[in-house]
Amino acid sequence: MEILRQHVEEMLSPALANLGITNDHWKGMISVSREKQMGDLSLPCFAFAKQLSMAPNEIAESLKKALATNEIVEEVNSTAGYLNFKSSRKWLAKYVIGGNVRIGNAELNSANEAESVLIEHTSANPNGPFHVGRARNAILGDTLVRLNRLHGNNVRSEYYVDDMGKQVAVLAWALANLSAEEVENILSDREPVNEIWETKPDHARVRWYQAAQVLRNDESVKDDIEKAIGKMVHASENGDHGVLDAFENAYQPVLDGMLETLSRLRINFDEFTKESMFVTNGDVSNIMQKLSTLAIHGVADNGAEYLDLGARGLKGKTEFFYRRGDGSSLYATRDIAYHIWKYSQCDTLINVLGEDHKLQSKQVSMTLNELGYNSPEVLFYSFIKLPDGKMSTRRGNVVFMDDLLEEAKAHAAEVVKEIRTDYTDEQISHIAEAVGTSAVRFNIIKVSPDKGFTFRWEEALSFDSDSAPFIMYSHTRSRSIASKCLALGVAYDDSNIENINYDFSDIPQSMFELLRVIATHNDALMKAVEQNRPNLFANQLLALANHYNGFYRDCKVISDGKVNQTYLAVSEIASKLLRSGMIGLGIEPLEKM
RNA sequence: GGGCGCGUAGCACAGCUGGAUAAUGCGUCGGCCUCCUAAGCCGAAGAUCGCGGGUUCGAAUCCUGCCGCGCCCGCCA
Repeated sequence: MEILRQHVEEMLSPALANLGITNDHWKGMISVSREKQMGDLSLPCFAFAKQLSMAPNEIAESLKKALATNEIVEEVNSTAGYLNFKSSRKWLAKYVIGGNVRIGNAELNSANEAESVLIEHTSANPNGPFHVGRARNAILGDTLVRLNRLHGNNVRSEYYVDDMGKQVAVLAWALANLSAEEVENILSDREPVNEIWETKPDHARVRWYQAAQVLRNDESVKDDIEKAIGKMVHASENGDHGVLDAFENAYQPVLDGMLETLSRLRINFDEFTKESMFVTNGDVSNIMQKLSTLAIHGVADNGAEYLDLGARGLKGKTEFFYRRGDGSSLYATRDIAYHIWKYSQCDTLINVLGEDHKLQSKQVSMTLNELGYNSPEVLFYSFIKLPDGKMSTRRGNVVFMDDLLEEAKAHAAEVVKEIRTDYTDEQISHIAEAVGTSAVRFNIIKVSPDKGFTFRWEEALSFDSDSAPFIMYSHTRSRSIASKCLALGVAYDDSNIENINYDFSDIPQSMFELLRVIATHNDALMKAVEQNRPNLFANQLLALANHYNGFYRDCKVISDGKVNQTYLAVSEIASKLLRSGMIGLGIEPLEKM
């Protein structure tokens, strides 16, 4: 629709100048019409009233008289102080059918004019399986990766592996010091591991982690354990290779199990970067050295060092510590080193973080600014709660993503079995897997990230309406039509465009409503990518599916064994957009369902 | 106590760089399968946009005060 906007601006510019409006603030006021029957774009004329000493509806009316319609804008009307522009149906159809809407492909990076973007997401501590709350990060992050690719950016996705903190140390200590029997004794009051996951290492090893957390609260042993763990953490922070190797042996199988879960959700990473790298390669000490020369640098009584970010406008607690009294670095310090390294790889950085990291992220960002770097873009999300409270791996109060995916698949299989009695078990399983995983992803993507929500099984497993299966279903309809046309010997390709009859007198309005949604498709994608808000594009895809269904109702592509070329072209373009958009959201497009 | 965010029909959620009758889904009520997949479509009822003030020709949207909820306020990660 940007092209229509440009055209309308060109029409309006001289007419407004004649009235005495010479600046171009009005360009920002042109908006997509809310009253669809009035037009596509509208200019509210209220703001001109004072300057021109005229009533808004008079202004709109006189502008309307001054404007001539043309082959793009077929109608200009004025109502209630609004000047409305209605695009020509023929122009709209030619624009869309003529291939002016970029389809895109989320599976590929487009090389030309590509902005290079590095998206870091998930980066969960490798100490246990994903629960639904932690997975929100991965799903949002991966969707951002896909949407940026669809948009044409050159994207690299990264998982920052926390391979040296206390959490890994706890896991490593437990694996080295506790037997399986001891672990299960300590956890005897908790639910056992779901037997399906007994051999999946993230589920198996998290028991050691949880047992260690119990012992760390046990007065009789806690001091000794704390000492042992502290020693390991300290060694890791000093780059002790023996300890770092032991940590890796402890966490790598867990991480592999976690990644298996993500891969079922079609989430993959281009790179894994380990936190310890920045300690062992000297980056962290170089940065601490540089920070100590800054004007806002300060030293505490015990020798710990900080920046006073209050001097740069930070409110609340303003001291940001980057070095302990013993000279070692902190997590945030390493994160700064990581960011500087990321800037050496890409132009733009995007981080996906939980809302608990807001302050930390602000501090890192301000410190980067002090060192002459840009701030990364950050997508923050709120947590997913359970009806009875917060999810916590440590306390074992969680819904595991693995369990959710199993349930979702089982539920989808029930639905398919009921309505497609002729499908084989293999077909059903394939469809159910696609539907289940897509629905889980979509249910998380569609809500605005800054909104916290409560996880409820019945909602997570709901496939009606506002959901991935709704979109998948529309797409499947379009594939079914295409294959029927093929059976009749008619395939859609660009050459068909020549044969299309642009006399639209008998064509139902619903086709043009679909065309309008298609024409705004790339605008919606661009907005979602620029603002890092995947839910906006989720809405667009829902609207596209919805209008496709309206078109499907009114416009029969095949009638009396004959193919209508215009309808087929529209159906196929919608189909391609649905498909690429679904890939952009991580929804699996199916041929049949 | 301080900082940041959220509060929109019974439920869930969109709209938030100000503009026309606040969009959508679930749920409720009523209709549509001799016709390309009914996981669909059509229609009806349902909203003091948390509350109060302000700015404006115009506020769900901007400012401000209050209320409720979440997160943060380690020389933890």
